[in-house]
Amino acid sequence: MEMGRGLGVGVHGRTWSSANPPTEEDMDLRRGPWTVDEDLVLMNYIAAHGEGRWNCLARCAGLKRTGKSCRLRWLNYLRPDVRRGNITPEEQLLILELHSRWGNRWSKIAQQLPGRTDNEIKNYWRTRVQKHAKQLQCDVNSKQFKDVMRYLWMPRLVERIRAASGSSPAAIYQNASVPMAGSEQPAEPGSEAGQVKLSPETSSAAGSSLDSVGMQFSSPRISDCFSECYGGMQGGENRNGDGIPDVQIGGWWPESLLSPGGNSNQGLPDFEQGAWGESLWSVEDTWLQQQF
DNA sequence: AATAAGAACAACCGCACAAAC
DNA sequence: GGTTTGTGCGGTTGTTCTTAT
Repeated sequence: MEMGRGLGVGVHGRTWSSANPPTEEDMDLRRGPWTVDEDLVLMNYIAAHGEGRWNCLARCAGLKRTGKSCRLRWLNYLRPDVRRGNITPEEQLLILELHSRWGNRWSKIAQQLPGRTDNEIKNYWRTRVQKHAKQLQCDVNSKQFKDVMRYLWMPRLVERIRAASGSSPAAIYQNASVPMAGSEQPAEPGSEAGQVKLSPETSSAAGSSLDSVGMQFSSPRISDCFSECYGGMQGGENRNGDGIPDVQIGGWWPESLLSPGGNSNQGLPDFEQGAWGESLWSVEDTWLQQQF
C-alpha cells in the first residue's frame, strides 16, 4: 500500500533528480503507512538509544525509512505521551484563540496543548474549521469569520465547558490557559507549565453569552436581538458537536429553517462527529453572522 | 446490501534554518 | 565563507472510515 508520490527522498533527505539519481540504498526505501513491525523496531530502538539523529537512527535501527519519516512517526504517533481521541471543548477553545493570534503556527499552538501534535491540530483546523468557513462562504482569515469565531463559537464553547464542569466562566478561562493578546512571545519554559492566560479581549467576547453571570460584552445580546426579530424561533440547532457553526450551503436562510413549525434541522448537514453532543449552531447564529 | 460522498487521519513534500564540516 | 547535513514546519495529498442514499 504505497502512496506513490512523484519525487523520492533519499536517506539523507536528498531529493532525486536526473542529476542526482537515487542510490541503491535510496531505491530500497519504504514509504506509506507504517507496519506494526516497523513501529516496534522504532520504539525499541528509541527506548534503547533515545531520540535524535533521525537519519542515523533510521539506518542503525535497520528501518528502510527516511529519518524524516521516522521522526514524524515517532512524534505524531508512537511517542508515549501522544494523546489520542477527540479534541475536547477546552482544547477547541484554545485552538480557536491561539490560531486567531498566531495563525497557522501549528507547532506553537501544539505546545499549548500537551499531548497534541501539530499535525493533529492542523488536521482539526482543516477538516472542521476551514470546512465551516467554506460553508459560510467566507475566507477563514476574513474578519467576518474571525468575528463569528470570537463572538459566537468561543462563548458557546465556554458555556459548554461550564455546563460540563459546573465551573464559573472565570474559572474556565483560568483553566483554559492561553497566551495573552498581543504577546508574540513564546511561553516561557517552566513558567506555569508554559501556559498563560486567555486574553482579556477574548475573555470578554467569549463571555458574551455569559453576561448573566457577570461577564461584560459590548455587542448586543444575541438572544435579545434575535427574539425581537424572530421571536420564539430558536430551536434550530443542529447536532454538530464540534462547536462550529453549521449552515446550509449557499445561503443564510434555508427554507426549511424558516418554515413555521418545520424541522429546523432539515437541510442541514449533520456534523456531529465528536464526542460532545448537541450542536452549537442555530438560526440565531445565522442572524448574528449577518451583523458582522 | 451496495455504493457514492464526505470526513478524518496519516504520511509525504518542499522549503527554511541552523549546526557541523 | 561556502557546502553539506539534520531537523522542524506548514502545506498537501492519499487512504481509510463513516454516513447517506
